[in-house]
Amino acid sequence: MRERSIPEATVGRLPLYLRALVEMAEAGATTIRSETLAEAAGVNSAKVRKDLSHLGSYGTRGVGYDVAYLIHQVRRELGLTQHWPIVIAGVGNLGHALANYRGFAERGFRIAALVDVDPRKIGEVVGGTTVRHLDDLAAVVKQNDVAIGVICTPASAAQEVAERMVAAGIRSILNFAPAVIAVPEGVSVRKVDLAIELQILAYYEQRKAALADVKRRGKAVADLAEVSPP
Amino acid sequence: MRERSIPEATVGRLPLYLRALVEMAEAGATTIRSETLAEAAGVNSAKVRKDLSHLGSYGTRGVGYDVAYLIHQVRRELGLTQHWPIVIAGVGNLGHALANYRGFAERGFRIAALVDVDPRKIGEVVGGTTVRHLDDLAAVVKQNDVAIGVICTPASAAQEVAERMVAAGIRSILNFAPAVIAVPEGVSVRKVDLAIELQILAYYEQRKAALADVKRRGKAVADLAEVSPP
DNA sequence: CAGTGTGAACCTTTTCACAGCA
DNA sequence: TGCTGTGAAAAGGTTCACACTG
Repeated sequence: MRERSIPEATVGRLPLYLRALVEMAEAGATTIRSETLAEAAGVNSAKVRKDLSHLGSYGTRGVGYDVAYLIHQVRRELGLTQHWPIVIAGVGNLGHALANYRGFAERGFRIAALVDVDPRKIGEVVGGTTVRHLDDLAAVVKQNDVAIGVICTPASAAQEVAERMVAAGIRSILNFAPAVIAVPEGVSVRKVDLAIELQILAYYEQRKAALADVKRRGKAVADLAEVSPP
Repeated sequence: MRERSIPEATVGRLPLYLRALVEMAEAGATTIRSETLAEAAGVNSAKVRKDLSHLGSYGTRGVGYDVAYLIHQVRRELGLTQHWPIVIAGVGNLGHALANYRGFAERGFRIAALVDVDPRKIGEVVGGTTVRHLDDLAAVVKQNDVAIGVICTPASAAQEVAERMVAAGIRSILNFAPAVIAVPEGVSVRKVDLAIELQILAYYEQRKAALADVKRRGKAVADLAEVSPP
């Protein structure tokens, strides 16, 4: 293949493959089959092969993929050969957790700054970074060439923070606040909502309970089947 | 419609609609058009109508949807008319953040227990709940009829904790550990990986940078277009 | 001959566009 | 008239199955 613009679904899985590949490499593997990689990433092998074929033909028929080379290719495709300075806005519980999360640094994301508006938090050192005032955002972004912002504020502040980030030159935002934020064309937003994930689980859980109920009573089960999310 | 088993994609958006609807209700709205709800949820109106049609015909042509009634229907469909006791395993930074997150309680999720293996953490009170030993998991699950477990441990412990949860009778797991966990048939798992979200953003950010680069040099741009994630 | 790479079939999701109802 | 509800079309994603190759 080797085309511009990889399918969105594939992009979403590349980091998964990358993590699995790095683990394999650390375990000493030099070569890997699509089947093995699939298992480690929690998908099926056809998907792995199709996904990887979008990056190019990096496998060897009858053998598999060279682990180190594939890691390099996936990193390059994802843009992880460079380092990404990020800014976290909102140093509450979640902001704290993210600031201390070692997984970011391991993957090339450096926390350039933490910002908040609470005067009690400013000056505090969290995860090795001193908390600054939100007003310093523009300066920090310019100085460190920050392209990615993370919003960990309450929902009520999310839109304003997003606007400030965009004004400061940030073009990619990861939003943990339980709110929809509006941004101009050209700015990417991804959101993670912890409560939403639980609600989705609750739906399937409830259906499982209903199914068990029906089974117990010996009613027709056909139309309640397939209750688990794939 | 009103069929058993709503499409997965729709289930994923219902909590989004619910949040928007609750906000609308709090703001005093009694009726809402698909267009308005769509905007508040960050999707388009056709999607809203199709999604809601899976629950039944709860709208009024020419008018819209009754906010209070629709909230009730969405809640019922998601299984949020009942309360869900949950258990959080791993009281590190993220576990702390989740234990203190008010959004859970607001949506009917009650933290029945926090468990960890670190003796220094056991007995500590976090977000109003005392941390207990992982060994107490089965007892806690039985006693509180817990159906949902949340894993906030390091990746290395995730699989073991998942197995213990399943053994204790938990059938739905929300996994924050950066690891793929294997569970038996019938157990649902959803995962949230903070670092993966950033990597996906990095991909699109990198592509935007590449596009800007090409533009600056006046090269053909066509095959690099459509760089933003939808 | 084991395992990749990929057309083709299949399934899911999104979008369109408009009939039909309050 | 204004908006829902929904078939039909289009797009996107997954799975199958096998030709091909190191």
